[in-house]
Amino acid sequence: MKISTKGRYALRMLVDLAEHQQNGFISLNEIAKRQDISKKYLEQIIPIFNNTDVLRTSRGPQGGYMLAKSPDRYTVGEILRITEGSLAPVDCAAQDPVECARGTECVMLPVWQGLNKVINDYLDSITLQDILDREQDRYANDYII
Amino acid sequence: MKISTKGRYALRMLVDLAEHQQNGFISLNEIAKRQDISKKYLEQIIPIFNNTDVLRTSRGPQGGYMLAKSPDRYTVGEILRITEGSLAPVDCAAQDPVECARGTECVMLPVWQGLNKVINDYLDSITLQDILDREQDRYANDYII
DNA sequence: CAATATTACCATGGATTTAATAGGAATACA
DNA sequence: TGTATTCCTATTAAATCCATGGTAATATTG
Repeated sequence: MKISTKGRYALRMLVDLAEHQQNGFISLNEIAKRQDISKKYLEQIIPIFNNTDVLRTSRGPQGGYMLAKSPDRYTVGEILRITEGSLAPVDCAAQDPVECARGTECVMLPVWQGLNKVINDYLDSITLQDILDREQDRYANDYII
Repeated sequence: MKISTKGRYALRMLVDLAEHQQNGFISLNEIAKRQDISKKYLEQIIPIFNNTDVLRTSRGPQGGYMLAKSPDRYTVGEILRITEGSLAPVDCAAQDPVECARGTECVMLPVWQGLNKVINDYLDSITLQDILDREQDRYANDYII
């Protein structure tokens, strides 16, 4: 019942891009160093976002990545559903359910459907902007103290 | 972000035992057939419950397993935490957190802690008895129609 | 305009975990 | 003593995570 490194690294990468929005294209090298994540592994995570209107890309010197939309238009749930494939805790409770032999008779199915709902509802309630704001709040509090 | 087969099979096994409480010890053969789960794999799942006051065991002919408590005294969350090790979606949000280099500075930590809470709260709100009751309700409705 | 350096992109492989399958030893009842 | 059962220990097959090495595109510089 773990979020994979793919999803966690992808989120940290997108938050990093959001924090440095004003700097234009950001290279993977920069992100990998700042976040202490293998650059080579990040390279494998990025293609997952192809054709999803998440990232903009530029190759060559001064190239890199930037967010395609403003941070308040990404939810954590949306990002994780892309990287993880689905957030459903079991395949039979997914949006596009994989039915098992027991079908709708399964005593556990309602439990899993309920779990799927609380997970997705929670993660869809948080945007990248919320994460930036919370960070900013903490920083402000530290400053006051 | 999946519940492993260990947890899913364990739950179905315990629900099966709850459904047949009145029959005394139930053999793995019976459960495996009824639930269409590999008996050999179930044998490996059971020892996870050693020293947890979940099951009672009897070897030899007429042996098998039975619940150690009444079904309303097991929550789904409790069972899954035993089989899965922890339900925390990331290790840093677990009860006994594995700290990472970023420690409490991590911008994602509050998100994961919140997710951990909604998952555990939901799963702790459901007991084995609830699952039996819901099954009974559905059966009753079918009968009326 | 050509060379070069910088960047994204692509394919493969190894280590570790998960999900089973398999064989047999220990135990207890009849 | 025989047999039904739990218990224990490999072995295998697939997926996941991450590292390595090489290729292609492009902005800058001379």
